[in-house]
Amino acid sequence: MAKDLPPATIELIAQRFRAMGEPMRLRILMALRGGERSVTELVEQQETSQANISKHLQVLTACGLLKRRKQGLNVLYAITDPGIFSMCDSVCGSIKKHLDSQAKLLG
Amino acid sequence: MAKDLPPATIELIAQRFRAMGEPMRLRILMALRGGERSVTELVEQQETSQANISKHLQVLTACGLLKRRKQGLNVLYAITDPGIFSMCDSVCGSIKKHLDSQAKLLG
DNA sequence: TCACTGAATAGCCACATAGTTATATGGAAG
DNA sequence: CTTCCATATAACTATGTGGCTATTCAGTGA
Repeated sequence: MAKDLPPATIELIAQRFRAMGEPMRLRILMALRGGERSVTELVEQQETSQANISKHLQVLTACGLLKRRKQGLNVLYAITDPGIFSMCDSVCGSIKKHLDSQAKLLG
Repeated sequence: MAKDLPPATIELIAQRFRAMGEPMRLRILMALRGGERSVTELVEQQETSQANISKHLQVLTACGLLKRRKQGLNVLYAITDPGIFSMCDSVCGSIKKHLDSQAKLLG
């Protein structure tokens, strides 16, 4: 990544990270790892209101993380780029290292 | 990444993404790509208040993205894991693809 | 001890947003 | 047309947080 990106680009990148910085949205993304799901399926899975899921899906779709497809009465959502999961893995590994080093400090 | 992570883990991952989901913090991270910097240096570079930089540095340090080192009166901050930049690159590429596909839709 | 400097914190305000309930939209089926 | 179902939106509340100014804290040197 360049050292000096234009503010608008920075904002776009930040927006992407922010979209992934919410537990419910992370759970939705992980649920979609197994393939596309309808809104109703996600609502049942996540045990929250349908309105809430819809809003989160809109955020994820707006920033390009999800794609939408209508099928009859249902709307199916799916991951656009499975590469995000390797990012999650990367974060997981980094967190683990961080926690380990903290544990070491405690003895 | 596993399909079903415990809530506390999800929260940790989300926290990490949230930390990176703020333009000023992204700029700080990019500034530190060239090596450790003092708070004052960062303040001059980012053109914001010292208090503001300090708060952002605390967020980044708390979640393990930065490490702190005192040197005389100064405090030097540095990236703990350069791997975050490949994540940024990954996001950049994904955003580019997203914008390209949107541009296509517009003709 | 006292003054000085760099960094952290406190207190405040403005704004964004996750969640709720209630309502609207929009196809599908009768 | 009317009804019903899946999804989206509206309106609102509560909470979180980025920014500011002012102050405090922690070393350094005279």
